[in-house]
Amino acid sequence: MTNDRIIFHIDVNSAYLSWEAVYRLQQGEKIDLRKIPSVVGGNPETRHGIILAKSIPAKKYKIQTGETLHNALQKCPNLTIVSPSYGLYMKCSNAMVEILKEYTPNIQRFSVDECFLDFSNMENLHGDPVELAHKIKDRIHKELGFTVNVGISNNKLLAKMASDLKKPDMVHTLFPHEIKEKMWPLDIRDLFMVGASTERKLRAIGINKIGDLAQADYNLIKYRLKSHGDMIWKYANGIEDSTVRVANYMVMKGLGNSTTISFDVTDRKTAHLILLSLVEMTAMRLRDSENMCTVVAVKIKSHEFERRSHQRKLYAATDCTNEIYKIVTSLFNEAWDGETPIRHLGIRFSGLVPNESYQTSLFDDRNKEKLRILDSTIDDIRMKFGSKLITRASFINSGIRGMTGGVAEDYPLMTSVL
DNA sequence: TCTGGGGTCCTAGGACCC
DNA sequence: TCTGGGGTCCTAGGACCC
Repeated sequence: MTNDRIIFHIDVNSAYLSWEAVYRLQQGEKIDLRKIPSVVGGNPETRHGIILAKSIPAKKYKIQTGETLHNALQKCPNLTIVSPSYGLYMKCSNAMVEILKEYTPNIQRFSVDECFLDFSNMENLHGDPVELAHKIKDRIHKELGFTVNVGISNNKLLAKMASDLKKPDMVHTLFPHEIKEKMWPLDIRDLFMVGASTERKLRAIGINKIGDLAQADYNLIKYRLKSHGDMIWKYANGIEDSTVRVANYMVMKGLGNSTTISFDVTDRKTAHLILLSLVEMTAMRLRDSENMCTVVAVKIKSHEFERRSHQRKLYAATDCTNEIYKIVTSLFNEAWDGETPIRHLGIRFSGLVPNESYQTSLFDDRNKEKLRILDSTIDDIRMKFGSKLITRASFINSGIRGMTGGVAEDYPLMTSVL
């Protein structure tokens, strides 16, 4: 049964960069960013100076996603840099999905620029999968102006590995009988879920190619790398059987926001203000998701990139901004020594429970009910008119935004779990 | 004039219970 | 007084993805 599945993985080529390029051409710009060394990147002055996406010509200079702009400029001094515009990317992503929906409702959005499609048992409707893939790919290019890669196989892992083979604007198959020829010669780092740390461990035992891992002793890999070893060994052999999850079958486990501050924070008052602005945003998102949380966590990254986290399980679930803020500040005060300069602050809520199950306990004071009404009233106004309309007095003239963070709406982020 | 932000999952170790 | 062992829950930290 599983061998009969037909899974597509669609991956937008240099997504952010392609989308910027198309948009700018539409605006009458003459230069196509895709054809020159260019990147989408943040602003180094606010300490957000990393590469988010690169053009293929930029790749020729060995510029890599995630590296600093400073670094990239040394490799290529005439590099063109553009700022990200996430709203645009969401629109482009949605437009692509609208086209895909015409072919099948079985779509899993894996990220802004990646989708899995299940075409199992649809040969009568669509004919040959490779021809279908070309049709979809060419239609996206023609109607939306950007190119995609399509990977075809009978599970999600192989389809994803296939779409990654040669770029851009290509269709690849990677069926089980092709693994040996197409996937095993690739570097170990190219395997999904093999990151820097796993790469190090594998190379240390002489495993450098995906084929080396596939043919290594399963028990040895499992012993050394535990459950992760079990998974990647199976991946290297093309073994994977997760389903294409349509819509929101995957329940959200937690949500958070964090920010790298443009200066080092050295006083408690400023830190608390930044935490408040994070709580304002994250608590609103929590309520919007119709959840309450039972665990609150605070993360601190120092000027030297040392990380520290502190979390607390609550006696009762909450979604109240003020209540959460009190917990967050107390966690922060316990975790921070009062001296180490702070570069980055983050908060995270987990242990989510649906808020419909919420019942006022006997110990709850009436104030709490009032605060809930206040929170929801403010949420309504902010959603309608924007977050700047209502700002706490403490932020005025502080130089700190009243709300920090947020998340692109309308699509689930489900990265790293197939 | 370095090094983002949104997620999920796993593991180790300690506390506590029987 | 010479000290087991199974289980659960919690926290901190790390690894991975896009």
